[in-house]
Amino acid sequence: MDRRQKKTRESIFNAFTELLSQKHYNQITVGEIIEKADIGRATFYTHFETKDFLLKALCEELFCHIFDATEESGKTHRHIFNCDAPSSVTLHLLQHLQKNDNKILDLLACENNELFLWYFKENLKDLIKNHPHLFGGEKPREIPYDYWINHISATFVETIRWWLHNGMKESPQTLADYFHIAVHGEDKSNI
Amino acid sequence: MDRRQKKTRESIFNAFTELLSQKHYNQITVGEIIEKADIGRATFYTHFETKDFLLKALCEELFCHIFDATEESGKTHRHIFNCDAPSSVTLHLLQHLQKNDNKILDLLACENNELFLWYFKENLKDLIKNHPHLFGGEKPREIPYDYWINHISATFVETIRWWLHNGMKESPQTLADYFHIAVHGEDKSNI
DNA sequence: ACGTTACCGAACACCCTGTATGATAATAGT
DNA sequence: ACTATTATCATACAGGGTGTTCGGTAACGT
Repeated sequence: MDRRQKKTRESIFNAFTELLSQKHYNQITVGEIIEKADIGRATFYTHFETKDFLLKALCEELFCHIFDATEESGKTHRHIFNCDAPSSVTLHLLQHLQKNDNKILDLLACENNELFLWYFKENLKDLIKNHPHLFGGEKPREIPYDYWINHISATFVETIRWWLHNGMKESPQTLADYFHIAVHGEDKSNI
Repeated sequence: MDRRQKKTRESIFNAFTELLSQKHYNQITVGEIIEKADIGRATFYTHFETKDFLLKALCEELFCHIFDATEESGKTHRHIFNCDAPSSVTLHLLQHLQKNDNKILDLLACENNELFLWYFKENLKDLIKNHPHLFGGEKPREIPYDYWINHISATFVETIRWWLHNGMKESPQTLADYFHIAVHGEDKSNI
């Protein structure tokens, strides 16, 4: 790929991400993006059809890349975010979120977090489906599989949302504990 | 209040609700609203500062009104949605959703459901805080109160979301069971 | 019946979008 | 090193949405 293309694409993403941390998606104009990215108007539109496509591309580049990495490697959960600490997947994810790897935290915490949390949840669902044991829980007999998957991933996303909203005071370990208690009930210290 | 005001306000809400069921919020223009509502442009702006304020007003008029009703009456949970069937609050809510009382279902099922589900969740939180016994659960010792409240209301909203997404095949009773199992664990038939 | 108030419709300035143009400069291939 | 290709730029443009202003008209409450 042409060096120029990479550079402009990068600068568009950077400008967009920075603007997202400042104001709501709806209030960001293409004019602002190209000004901050310091590129020509026509150039923007050769890269992205509309602002919506830019958002979609950003989400895909971030989340898909991250979660795909977990599938590629053999020792699956040990390689999320290219890390190999020996602990649970949920703890892993939370630890890397706290470190703000890939600047994901910036997006999850911004005013538009609904969009990113949605993407996060969708990727999470796939991860759970492919590796149910990683989340250490067993589905109750009486409820459907889809409902259970949705419940687990939603609970995890809500845990993150609660964490962000409360200033991220708690440690990743504490959060992971909360999550497990919420999903699997009290006193499951054997997880 | 002036009859005319009520009428135009009503027709704006109706036009807006109808449009929301057809297309995404972002793609709805003020021009479309005033055309469908059959009112003058200036009139719209005397009622609502912007489209966003219209959305906010719609949400408040719907959800706040509904949930407030549960607080006003003495026999609290028996009067949600002005109904008095003798069963749990969650079952109640689901039953009335299925009946599409107050056309809430139209909004929860539309493309913009994030917004409405958010409002729904916020009102749900207050309801749970004020009447924790209505949801029949007890907070595990190790997790914070706020986290627990958020978890319950989020799980309920996710249950509704899952229901909508799957065509609402299940009965309200079944849904209520799923919800209770998800929140309180398996085999809690005593609820 | 009277003063008030809401509505109308038309026009307006402003901003944003998405596209088109020709010129310029960086790139990739030979 | 030369050339064809390709990405970028600045500018301009049409189309459409926003929010406001205005004087005139009709409905309202008392």
